[in-house]
Amino acid sequence: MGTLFQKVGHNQTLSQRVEKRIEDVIRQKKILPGEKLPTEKELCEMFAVSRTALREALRMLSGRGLITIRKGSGIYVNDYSADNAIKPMSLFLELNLDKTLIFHVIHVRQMLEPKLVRLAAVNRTADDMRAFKQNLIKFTECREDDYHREGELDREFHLLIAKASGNPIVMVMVEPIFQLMPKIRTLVYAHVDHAKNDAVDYHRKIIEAIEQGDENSAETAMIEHLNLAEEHSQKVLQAIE
Amino acid sequence: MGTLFQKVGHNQTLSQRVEKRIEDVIRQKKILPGEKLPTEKELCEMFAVSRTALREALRMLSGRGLITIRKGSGIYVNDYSADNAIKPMSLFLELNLDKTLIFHVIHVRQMLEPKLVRLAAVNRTADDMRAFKQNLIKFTECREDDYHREGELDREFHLLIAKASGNPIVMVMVEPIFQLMPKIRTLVYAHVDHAKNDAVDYHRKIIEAIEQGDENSAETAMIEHLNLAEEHSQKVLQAIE
DNA sequence: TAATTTAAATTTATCATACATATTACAAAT
DNA sequence: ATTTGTAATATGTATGATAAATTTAAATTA
Repeated sequence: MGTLFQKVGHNQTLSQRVEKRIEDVIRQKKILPGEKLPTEKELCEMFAVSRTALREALRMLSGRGLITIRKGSGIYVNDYSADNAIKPMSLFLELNLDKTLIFHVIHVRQMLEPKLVRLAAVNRTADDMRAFKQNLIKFTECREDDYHREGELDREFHLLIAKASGNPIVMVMVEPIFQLMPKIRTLVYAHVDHAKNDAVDYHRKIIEAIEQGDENSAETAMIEHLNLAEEHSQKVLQAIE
Repeated sequence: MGTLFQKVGHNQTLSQRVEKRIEDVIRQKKILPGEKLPTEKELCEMFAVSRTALREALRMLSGRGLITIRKGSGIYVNDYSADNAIKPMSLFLELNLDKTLIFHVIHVRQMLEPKLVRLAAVNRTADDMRAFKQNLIKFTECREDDYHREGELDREFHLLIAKASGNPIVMVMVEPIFQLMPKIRTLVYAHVDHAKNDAVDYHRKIIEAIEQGDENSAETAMIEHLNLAEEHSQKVLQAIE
């Protein structure tokens, strides 16, 4: 064909172009979180589009978490929270989760968590310690066959470590990974005996080491904990095949 | 007020409830990527809502990347790509980027990248090596004062390492972090001399070590590279205050 | 005067209808 | 068999109307 005749006109819809314009204003912080956008009527006049097109643009932005629309009140710029970043990442992992991905998940955790417990052992606060202990009690008392709750508590434990490490970025990055744990755990427990008791013991060891500020012991216990998790996953894989 | 009388009815809008219903169908994989949803008309009848409400629900879903709406054709379920997860995470970091966050970014990189180069040194393919070398050439030849392009090439280099490591999850997780690099770099170069030359040297060392499969040298060079980056950030911080 | 209630104005939510435009399917012509 | 024209289908946009939540300000009450 060559490039003699190139495409004419726009391929984006009107509402998409409006979306982009408003998004740019927000990204450039010309309107700050908490502040109001002009009303629908005003925005329609400014962009010279119908309410239909404008509202669809607003819906796209609210679907992505950039704005909140309050009936009778107005359109507000959101404080773009960590949740807006965590949820799509979780969804991505969830929709693509398969046998292969389970191993990649563990490998990522093996990269990060040993470092994280070291940081946690140094930076943990009194609040962190209380949360750890409460989590351990709940985990111990949890019914052996309540896989889902165990997965939740396991997830909480590892998330608490990320939180105690004091690095906010890591927290946001690992949360989607930890959210897979209940699903993975359901798989593992169906094929591995005593998995829970092992986990409880390691959690206790790690918590004690963190409380004493013993980085090395904490790291060692975490490494063993994750190696065991890797072994368990291998058993699942063998059982399935 | 107490909790004697709680709110009655739904606080979600109609379009939000429709969105949720369609989202559930997609999450449960009752309709697979590439497949068509019923037409607007049919969906309106199924949910018993107007086109307005339905379309706003569809817009929210398309804004989040779950569906694509093609004029004259229909509504299609998307393959939920890594991009849908990466973009919100990038936006989150971008909107919250400040002096404190710059250090957290470097600390996360110090946790991950030494491990990643080790993996890259083992798993890298011939294609990876070609990409590394091409990147190094471009980086070397890049004009000293073209901060933005340097930032882009630096970002590409570190992303190539993540890719060469062979772990798809890490790739998705680190990309939002690396996307901050051009912005951070602009800050650093304004306050630190010779920053680029240092970077080029380390990149070369790392590439050579990866090519030779020398995990230890690669790791060492990466650690030094990142420590230097940390120092540079400290200088920026001091200069600003 | 201060607090509360009431009423009016504002703003978003939803619906219904109409027309525009892109795509698809199929018949007709070459 | 390929291309062209035409009708049917599906989404995009506009307009007008009504409903419901919120805000604002006036009116009332203590």
